Amino acid sequence: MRYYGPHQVKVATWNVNSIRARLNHACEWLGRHQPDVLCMQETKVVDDDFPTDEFMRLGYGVAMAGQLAYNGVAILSRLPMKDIGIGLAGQSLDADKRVIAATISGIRVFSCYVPNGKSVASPAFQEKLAWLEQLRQTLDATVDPKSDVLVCGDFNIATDERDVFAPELFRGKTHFHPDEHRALAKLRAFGLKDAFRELHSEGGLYSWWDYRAGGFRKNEGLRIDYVFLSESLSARCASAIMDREPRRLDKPSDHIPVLVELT
DNA sequence: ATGGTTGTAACACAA
Repeated sequence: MRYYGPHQVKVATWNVNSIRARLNHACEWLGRHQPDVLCMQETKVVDDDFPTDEFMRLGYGVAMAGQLAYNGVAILSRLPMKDIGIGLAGQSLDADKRVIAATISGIRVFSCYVPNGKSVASPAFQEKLAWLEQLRQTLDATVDPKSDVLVCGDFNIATDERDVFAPELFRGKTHFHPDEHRALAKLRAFGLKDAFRELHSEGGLYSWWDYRAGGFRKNEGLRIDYVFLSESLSARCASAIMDREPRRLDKPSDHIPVLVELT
């Protein structure tokens, strides 16, 4: 005999730029889209002050790894989470809180906040490249590329010209530099597909717009937030959207959610 | 406009 259980899963990622400042936006968005899982980045809060109760009232379990003022990642899930882990392979406990992982419905889910990199000449740029290399090593050490793996978050890298409002302006700079493209390609060579790109080939669709200079109004943005899927999951991906609605609200995050449906 | 805005936290820094 055979048994096939229900395993449709909706997974989203959103850099909320402070979960306390964005609590209402996040709760409204969860109610509207009913994702099973929401990965968040830049929660900007220590674990004791995370608004855990508000999400639990909505039926979500909460796994978080935060720090004072900066960074911070979390996974909300209304399906059970197990084997929660934080940080990258070989990282010390006091490293920036930029990655948290959990296994949900047999899927190993990583919520990632890749370092911004500041400017190409800055040491932070090399640290960004090294961080991506360590993320690849973490995947190699902890998961099988033939299994169900979902790596999502704010990668602070636009993949190609379609993902940058002014490629000629950004080329060679942070977020659109060949070294970043090589680092991201090495990560993806683990066996990860860009869920949104698999289903949408047009340019000009962005996940982030600068708060300054009317970036959103002019659609001067970047696509830097991704859901990457291993082969087995990519085959199950029925939809992938980037929801611009939350960016229109009062006091929005500068990023919008990316949402995938796995059937 | 080597500017512009936002969040946190402390009177700057990161994005």
